[in-house]
Amino acid sequence: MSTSVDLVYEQVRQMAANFEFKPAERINESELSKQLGASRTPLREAMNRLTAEGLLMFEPGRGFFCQPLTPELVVHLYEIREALETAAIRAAVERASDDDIAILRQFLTDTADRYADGTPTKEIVRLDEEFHLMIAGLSGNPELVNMIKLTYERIRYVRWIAMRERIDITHAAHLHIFEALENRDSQAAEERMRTHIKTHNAEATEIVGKAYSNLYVPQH
Amino acid sequence: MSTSVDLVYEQVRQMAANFEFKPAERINESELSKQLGASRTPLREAMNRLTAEGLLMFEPGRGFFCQPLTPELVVHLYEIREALETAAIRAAVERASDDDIAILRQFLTDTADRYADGTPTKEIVRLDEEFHLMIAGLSGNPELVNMIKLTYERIRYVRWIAMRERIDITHAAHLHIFEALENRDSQAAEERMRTHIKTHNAEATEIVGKAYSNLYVPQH
DNA sequence: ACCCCATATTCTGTATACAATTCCGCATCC
DNA sequence: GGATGCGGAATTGTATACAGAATATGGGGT
Repeated sequence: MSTSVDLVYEQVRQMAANFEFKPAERINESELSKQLGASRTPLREAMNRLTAEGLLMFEPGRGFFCQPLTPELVVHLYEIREALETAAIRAAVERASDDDIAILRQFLTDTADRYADGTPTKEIVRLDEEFHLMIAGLSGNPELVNMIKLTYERIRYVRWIAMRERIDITHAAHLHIFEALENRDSQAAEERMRTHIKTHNAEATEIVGKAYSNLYVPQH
Repeated sequence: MSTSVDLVYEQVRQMAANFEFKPAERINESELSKQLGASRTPLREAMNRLTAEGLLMFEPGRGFFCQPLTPELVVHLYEIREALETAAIRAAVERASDDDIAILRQFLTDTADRYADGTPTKEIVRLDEEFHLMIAGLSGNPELVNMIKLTYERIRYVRWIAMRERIDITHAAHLHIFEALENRDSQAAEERMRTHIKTHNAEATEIVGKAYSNLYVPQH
């Protein structure tokens, strides 16, 4: 039941996923531990986990740093998403039961309105992730689900930015993907998923690229 | 900086990857830390990292456990390998320079004999991993390379077992894959890689399933 | 024999202390 | 002016102590 490390872990994870640290910022352990109301020992344990998950960096003797999101990293993580999620949906087409598919359809109809009624973007991103993770779950491969989750953590912030301009068409894209799954059309499902992710990749990369060029405008 | 954590980390990683812990065994921190000549603090930091990487399990209040390799887990990890490595070789076909390809060919010719001259299996597995990671590297996606590496860590022991009966045909399979890459034939490269990994998946799973209890006898 | 509960023991979870290292400002030198 | 070296302060790395939870132990009741 003891949980100080888990609490700290969740808090720091949130902070990292929501980019409350400045990119490449060095994280002061004493300060952060005070802020979180724990000592350095559990904090360091949590940060070690997060480093292994790719949310932080670590340099021996210098400490922990925020892992900056560069345009290259975004491209790379979206490529990984594409690989993992196309594999997942292929497996899902093979392995999902009709009941599973019915549940997924229910989820889509239940949440359809949310994409148009001014629900906060943060919540939309959550629904979006949930849909993708439900499909991943139908692959029957929990390790795969876990890897996809970890990848999401690392790009959640940029997805949040990108989603603000995409909310309207996201649900349609999901429905399109779902229908291929429902028809047990493996090739279509994979291809639609790939296209979906590639589209978001392009947008997210553009956004991060813009943010970067804004940061580095030379001053005269 | 001497970094006891990194030393301990590497040692425990080796122990986990080589299955020197019994499956699902609870790991006694004090004992292991004495054995490794460090205190519990760096040991726990290392084990937290390894837990995030999937080599160990953690239960709050109960400590760290060896993550057992079940047949299901092997299937799942090979599916992930398949997804990641087919994506990697597709990217490699697009992005590798002619020089990169020449280096890869050199590697294959340099190491060809090793697969037939009684080189220890452990070394063959290393060469096998190196070939696959070179291709992954040509994808230009270091995050992808890293995920593939982590997946290898988790199945290295079973690959070692499986490889003992496969050494002769492995090099031929690699050459076959390489030639598709050399010809810039994306579809053939992907399909050959997929078949290669699927074959190993089937074998590895069979081995783990058959000899589940015998798998964990200490090796020499 | 078996189960249950109280107690003892072991082990984990966290705080803290201190050593080792890096960082930073400042003076010095070229 | 820029590079270099040298304290001193700040920060990380690791050991250790101790509280509390989990587990093992043992005895008494059924």
